[in-house]
Amino acid sequence: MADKSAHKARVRDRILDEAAAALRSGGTDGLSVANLMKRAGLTHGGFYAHFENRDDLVAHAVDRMFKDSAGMLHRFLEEGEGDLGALVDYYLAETTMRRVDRGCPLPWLAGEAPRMPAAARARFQAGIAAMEEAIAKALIRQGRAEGEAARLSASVVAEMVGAMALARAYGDDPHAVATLEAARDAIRRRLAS
Amino acid sequence: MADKSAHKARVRDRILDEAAAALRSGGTDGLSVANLMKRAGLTHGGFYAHFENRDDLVAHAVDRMFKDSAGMLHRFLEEGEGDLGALVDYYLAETTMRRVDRGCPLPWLAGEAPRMPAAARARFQAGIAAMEEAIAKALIRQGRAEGEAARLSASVVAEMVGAMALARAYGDDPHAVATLEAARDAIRRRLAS
DNA sequence: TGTACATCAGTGAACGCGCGTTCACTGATGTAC
DNA sequence: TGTACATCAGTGAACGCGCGTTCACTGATGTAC
Repeated sequence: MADKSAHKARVRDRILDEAAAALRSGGTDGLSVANLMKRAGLTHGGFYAHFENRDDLVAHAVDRMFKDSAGMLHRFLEEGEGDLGALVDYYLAETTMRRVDRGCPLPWLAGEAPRMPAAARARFQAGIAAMEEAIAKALIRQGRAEGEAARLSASVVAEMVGAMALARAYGDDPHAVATLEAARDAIRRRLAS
Repeated sequence: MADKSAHKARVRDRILDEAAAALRSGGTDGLSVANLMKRAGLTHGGFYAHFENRDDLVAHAVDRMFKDSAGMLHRFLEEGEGDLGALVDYYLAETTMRRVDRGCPLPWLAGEAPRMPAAARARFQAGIAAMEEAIAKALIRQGRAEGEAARLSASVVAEMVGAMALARAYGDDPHAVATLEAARDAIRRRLAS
């Protein structure tokens, strides 16, 4: 029994990993149950042993994406000295831009959030709030007042998300790299002030 | 003949208007030929008298969206004194956030750009570049150096797009309004420095 | 320990549906004489 | 000016396809005695 349910949890995990990757590169509409299950090495009928329906899957996949990115935040902000500048550099790095199937879901999916199924949308909102709070906390630890930290964090997250979304929209154009650079500079300056 | 082709142009225009609105609120995948034609008061078969195929429509609808938003930019930056602060306030206003079927396409669609059909994507990139250039020009007119103006413009556009996308993702949550406010403040400060 | 039974993850065929696209057609309009 | 013809925007039925979901089934695994 223990073996069986552990196996099931592992398979569900694999499905969610594939779903999170597919969601990033294809958007909410670019993910089909049949395709997803094939990628996970299964047939489509088995899907309903793991999820209620497609909307349920999308909601849990959004959750998974934010959990991945919370790990990244934690690594920069909680461990060691808590280097906000390094986080910004990493978030807006050229290599991050080119990585399609990992990383923060916000630049890929923020624009789609308003039309996500309700459950997924709620998790998405919670994910944004968590990211803004993590950065605000780091700012408070640096000595900023609470209200100021919240405002600065919201502004920084907005610029990071917008810059990455625009850079990816540019693709291979040199504008892409220039956009990332401009945002890194502007944010670093704000954090230093 | 003249009457006939003028009529055709008017109908095509109506289809494009509906397409642009549908694209904003439903994304690239949320637009179906049959639905669109019904909204324009026609049957779906007639679509192919106006466009080669669906991809062709999407490309022209993206163009239309940016033309609408270029008009808005022009109103703030070229007419009268050229008030950048007023543009930012308007772009990031609460009423703009709630308007679903008009305004700048970037917060809705920037995240989807990498998976748009090639023609649409090219027009999208041109639209971003045009917006950044318009703002950079206004900054140069205010006495900024060319390189600085380009970087500041890219940073400002990134934050505006990111803040609006996140605010819309929040929906009715008070975080939405707070995000817009934080971005307006941060941008205004940068423009004043 | 060995056997009979219950459970349930996963299979694969089938469903109804909306999609993009095609096509034979209709009928209003513009042109030629 | 009046008539015969050509054009072409728009109609609506039909197509093949991939989608989400259902369901009868299989067969490996865990449990009871």
